[in-house]
Amino acid sequence: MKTVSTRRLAQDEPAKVRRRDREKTKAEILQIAFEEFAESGLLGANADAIAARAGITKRLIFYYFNSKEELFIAVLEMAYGKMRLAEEDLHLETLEPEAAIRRLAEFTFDFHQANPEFVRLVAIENIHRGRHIQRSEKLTRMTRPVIGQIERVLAKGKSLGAIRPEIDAHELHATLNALSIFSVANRHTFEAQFHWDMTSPEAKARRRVEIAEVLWRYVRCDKASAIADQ
Amino acid sequence: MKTVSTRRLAQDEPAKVRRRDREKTKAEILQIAFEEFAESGLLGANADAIAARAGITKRLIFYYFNSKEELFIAVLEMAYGKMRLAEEDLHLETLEPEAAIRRLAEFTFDFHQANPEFVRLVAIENIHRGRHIQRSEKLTRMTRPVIGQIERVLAKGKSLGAIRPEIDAHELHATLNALSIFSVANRHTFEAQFHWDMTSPEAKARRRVEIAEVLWRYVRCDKASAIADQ
DNA sequence: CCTGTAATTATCCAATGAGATAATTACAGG
DNA sequence: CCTGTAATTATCTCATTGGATAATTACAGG
Repeated sequence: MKTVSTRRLAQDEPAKVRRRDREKTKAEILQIAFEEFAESGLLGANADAIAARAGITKRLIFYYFNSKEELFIAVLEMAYGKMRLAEEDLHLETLEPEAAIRRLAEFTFDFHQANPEFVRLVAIENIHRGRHIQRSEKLTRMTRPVIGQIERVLAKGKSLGAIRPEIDAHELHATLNALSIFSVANRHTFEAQFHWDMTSPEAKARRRVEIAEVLWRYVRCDKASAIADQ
Repeated sequence: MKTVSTRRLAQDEPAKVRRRDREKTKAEILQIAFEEFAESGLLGANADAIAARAGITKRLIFYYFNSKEELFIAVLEMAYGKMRLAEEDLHLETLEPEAAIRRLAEFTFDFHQANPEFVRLVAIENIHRGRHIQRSEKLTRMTRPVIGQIERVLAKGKSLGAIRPEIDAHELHATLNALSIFSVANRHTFEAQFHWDMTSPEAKARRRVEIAEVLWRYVRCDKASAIADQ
């Protein structure tokens, strides 16, 4: 079982240059740990497997991250950090209310579809009752910039009379995330129950507009909307 | 670690009567296994712990269920079975379209809120890519009766001009379940990010009407609705 | 070149936990 | 009352796996 040459498996560069590079090594461990944790969960993920895939020794993982749990926390921080970065590129301010809402919905849907490992990681962390995300200073401080954007879109929409005044940014965010995450997170039990392929391009495309539609119909004002656009 | 007297811990009845009762023993194992799997996941759940809580020996678990995975499948079957039973009691046929939709939404929400272990179990099964639900004859055959009810509600609503003709029962079911499950399944990461208590009675009550509102606004016809009710 | 430090490795260890073996015991049907 | 069968127990095994110990080696700064 313990093969002699576990090293150098994941290495394709000139082999010389990047040994003894603290930051690069840590980043490599993190990326592979991310994949392993997302695939197998906190218990299921295996330190030996991570080491083997990273082309290093298991000891090195503990050298940098102290314990499996701390490694998991570091992985969570990285994953959430990437999402935050993506959200910053979403410029909703320039759009009209309806376009902004639809763009927000589609962006969120696309992100989750493109990052199922992230969705799985979040599900795993919830199974563990969020005890790691709580323990992380970085994560508890990490506010989600998208909330501010949503608030501004809502404010604008309300002042224009296009969006209902009682809509709350956090509720809207929860609604959207619920719809978007479900398509990835609960894919398997849903498919098994209804013999429904949620991964086909058509199904995804349909769900994508469906979610935008749900969201827009939820926030728009009763009278104005139907006539105002189109 | 291996305590001598693990027996008789969960026993409160007259102690004599119900020993050597195949069905009762199996049912007890199933119930406790359900709780343990929901709490700790497929890997995290421990056969020794289940045995101890059930007041039996670990061997007995394997005697009845062969393996941990088969036990997990049996637990899934039981849990889904209970949900199906609950769904059958939902009589939507007699209600007007809007009332039916709201009742459906609230019933679903209440069910998930009342059965967080079930929601966790489903999340765990999805982490495992639904491989157990697939393997179970019983579960793949088990159609969800609620779909039929939704279809009838939609048909009636459409013929009355209260519900949009393009609404699909499965999409609606997915939308509702996404919203409802999220409030339980993603509670912890959501709360950590927004310092938002989703378990308080007020938050739950608010979310409950919110979800019904989202659903109804999604399915209703553009013109009729705003005037028709109230 | 030389050397101290930090990155990295090789190897070991102790706990855990799923499942197996084989003995024991309750009880239904004769 | 007797006995075969099925329920139940006590005990063992062995693979897995986090984490620990201690040795080794690359390389930056003198």
